[in-house]
Amino acid sequence: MIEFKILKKSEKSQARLGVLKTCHGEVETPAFVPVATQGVIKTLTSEEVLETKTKILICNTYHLHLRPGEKIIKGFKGLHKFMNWPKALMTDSGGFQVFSLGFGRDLGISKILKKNSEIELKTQPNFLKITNEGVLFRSHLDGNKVFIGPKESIKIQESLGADIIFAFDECPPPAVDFKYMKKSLERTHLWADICLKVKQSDQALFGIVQGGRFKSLRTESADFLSSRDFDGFGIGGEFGSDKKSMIDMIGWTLEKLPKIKPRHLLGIGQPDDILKIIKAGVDTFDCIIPTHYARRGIAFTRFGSINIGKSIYLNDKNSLDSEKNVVGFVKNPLYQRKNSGYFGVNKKCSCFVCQNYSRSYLCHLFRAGEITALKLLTFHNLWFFNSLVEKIRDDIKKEKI
RNA sequence: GUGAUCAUAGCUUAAUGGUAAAGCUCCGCUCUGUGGAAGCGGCGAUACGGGUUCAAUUCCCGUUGGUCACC
Repeated sequence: MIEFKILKKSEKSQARLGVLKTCHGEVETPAFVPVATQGVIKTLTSEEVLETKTKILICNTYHLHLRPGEKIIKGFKGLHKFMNWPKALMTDSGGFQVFSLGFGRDLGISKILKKNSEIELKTQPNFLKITNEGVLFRSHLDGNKVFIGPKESIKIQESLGADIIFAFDECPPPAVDFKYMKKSLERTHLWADICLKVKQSDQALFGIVQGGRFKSLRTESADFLSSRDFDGFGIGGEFGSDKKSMIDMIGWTLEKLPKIKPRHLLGIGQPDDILKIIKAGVDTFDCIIPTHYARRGIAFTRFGSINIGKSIYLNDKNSLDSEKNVVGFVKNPLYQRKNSGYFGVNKKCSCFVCQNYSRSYLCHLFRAGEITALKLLTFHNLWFFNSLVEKIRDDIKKEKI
């Protein structure tokens, strides 16, 4: 059971200010949704995640089904109790793993295709078999065969007990031709109806729009799903070869979706994407960037990203969020100084990492392979992303965006 | 002291009488519904002094240093 209220609609863009009410608290939208694939934000406890201003997390059906299995979690009456997370939760359906553990692994590609890359597409990836019934996986853990279709996915997600669950979709690799994409889309729509039909819980169910880079298919998909009784919508799949085409594709889709229902963008959220996708009308979005990059030593600041492992930071007594020695993301004009930091964020980061620890110390910890480095960077990055979105909400309220 | 043996990149090891190779480290880069993963690129070496040879890191002699054995 969720309730979504739109508090304000921007005059300047498609951005909306809203509140998503769940049985586990309210989420002010637009909101960032950190990714807790295995029921944890890697390196942090649930208590620590609460301190990052996070109000909602997304976990993964496929991963939790394989380990520890939904029966264990159901024994705790769901994920909230199991992971001691009192706030809202989403679970991703597992459909994306058709891509990321199949085509993605076969071809070594991501869903935003780089320009000039040529990929030879196969009809079926090596590690799984897709039929109208569902997907036969090979577990990435032990190679065992696992079958998940729409019925299975919903059943697992009901056991997991998140507030918001997603329909099982097929996420085809980038650059597939129109014919395959159309066929795949029909399958995703078939599965969407099955998900609606088999769901017995009162969890909110979001349908997922696919259609790849084809406008007619994106539109068709949005129209189809809009005609069904979903509580909200996810936008998935490939997003073209550059940032502009990504925003265009999101635009085609959102235009067709019912305005009163929440829209979640799946898996997108580089810092320089955030303002754009919110202006396009996205209410929530998840992304691994702040947490995954933290574990590679990358910290986000108002002025750009830094790689804390670099030797120049060994002698840097500033906090992470300092203007000095920022070398990453210079290609992105939004990071340049004349804008006084990200989208007008002019206050120094107030997270406890920035208040208490120097870049020098963090650099030492990271180079020494100490796990505390990963933990502190993860905390900072989540705080940074949440603060950024908080600032954007404020700007919508003040009619700046 | 005598004998043996070794000396190649910051580290650990290849190879060859004819362009000195790799792993780790180090320096860059990639990463969007998550492997603390992976990949790409870069810097960087024949201990020192002679000799033989068209050509020596390689063969010979010496020096220095390390290791082992013996007195």
